[in-house]
Amino acid sequence: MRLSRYFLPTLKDTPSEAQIASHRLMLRAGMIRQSSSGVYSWLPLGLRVLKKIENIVREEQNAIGCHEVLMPTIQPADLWQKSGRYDDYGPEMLRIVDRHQRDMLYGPTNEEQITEIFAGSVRSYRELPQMLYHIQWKFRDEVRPRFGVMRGREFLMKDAYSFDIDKESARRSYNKMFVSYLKTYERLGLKAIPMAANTGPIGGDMSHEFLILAETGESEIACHRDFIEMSLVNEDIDFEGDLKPIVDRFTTKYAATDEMRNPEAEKVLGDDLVTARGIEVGHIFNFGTKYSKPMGASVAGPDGKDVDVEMGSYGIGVSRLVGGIIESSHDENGIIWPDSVSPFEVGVINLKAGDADCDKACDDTYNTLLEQGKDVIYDDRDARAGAKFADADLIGVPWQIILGPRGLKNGVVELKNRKSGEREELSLESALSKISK
RNA sequence: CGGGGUGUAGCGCAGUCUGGUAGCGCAUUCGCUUUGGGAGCGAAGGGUCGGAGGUUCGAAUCCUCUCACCCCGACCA
Repeated sequence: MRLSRYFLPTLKDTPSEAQIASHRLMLRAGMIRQSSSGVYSWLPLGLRVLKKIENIVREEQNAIGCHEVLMPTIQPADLWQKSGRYDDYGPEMLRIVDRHQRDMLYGPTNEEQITEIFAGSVRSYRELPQMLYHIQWKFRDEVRPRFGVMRGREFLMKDAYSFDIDKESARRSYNKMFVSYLKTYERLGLKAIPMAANTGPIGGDMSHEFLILAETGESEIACHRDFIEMSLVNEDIDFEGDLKPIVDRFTTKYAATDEMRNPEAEKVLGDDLVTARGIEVGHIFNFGTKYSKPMGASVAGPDGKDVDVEMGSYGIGVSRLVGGIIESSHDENGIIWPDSVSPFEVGVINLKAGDADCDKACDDTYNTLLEQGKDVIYDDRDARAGAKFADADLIGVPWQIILGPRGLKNGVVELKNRKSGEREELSLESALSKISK
């Protein structure tokens, strides 16, 4: 991508409404613009990151046999009247009346919709278990939206739903999703800790929240010190096998969000107790027949008798993750992306655009990287060096190849690593091979 | 929903108390000089001062109403 032709409206000054790092940086880096309170437009750079996160989430869902669908944002009110939630949900639900005076709503979640689809299509236990998900925009009319995309009213969520014939099977689906979530967050470069949670308005008997630690997190959490180091990295997981040992490993030690904290358990932990603030980036529920019963989602069991299916739902806040990742990874100059979600892998910075030799060297480098299949941003703008360096750091270009007349005269380029801040002068060939590692 | 705050050029702000030609920095456009970590000089463009009423010879400034946005708290991916 040539920066001179790209749409990247970066800001030198911080807009006054942005108080936390991720919100400030997303505005300054030209990732988003606010439309109204809690509602944002995604500009090219922000959208690139959003899509990268979305794709990782998608791959991990597909990997456990969860099938993607796409349900509408607008739902009919009678669906929700059937489940009894139309009145329960309150003013957080955005209600709409269409031209025929039918009551509609902008979906805050999709349990009713998916249950109806399932109920109309599946008749036998032989077709179970089944898991479906979609990645779709939601709207919840929050009392107080804040922190940019971290608590917007409109947000992108991956929500999955499981259908099983009995509790034991439902538990297996839950475990599958649980472990899949741990893997998903690791791929996103995040340390997410599962914590027992209240089931809230969605209901059910078992629920976990996944939180990442960050100073600006909205809830105060406490957990065993071991969670900080726990990881699934390099573990080859058989999702068709018994996942209970892994789930146990991540659930037996103490970890609780503020409303679930237990002072006695914390006392026992002593020095092993860590308290911090956390951002909720996922929430999974097992809620049995809460929706299947009222909405008639039953199947014939082995004995021919109808059984209400056991259900669960599993959410990941995709747009929130963009903010969450920035909260946990930035410095005073800008964003430091985990490799997996970085909008660009490498940048080429032309220090003297307009200089024939320098332009040629930069163009060649740019083309070579493109041929290698890299996501590359080429700063070919006619701007001063300082402005280019500042923008590259602001938007978090992980590797920056800096070419100027001075270095070219000596046959070297400068290679900068955004994360470590290291800079070194070396030949273009060495720089390219270092990046490819 | 309770409490607090802010709306003035694209962005950041001053001016409001004490009414009298709407300003500063950055950005933008043009010219010259510069060019390796957000350049210098000169010139230019850009505003219904959030909106509606009112007071006044005269309102960004005073009064009334209203809208939007932000922050703290209670609720949530």
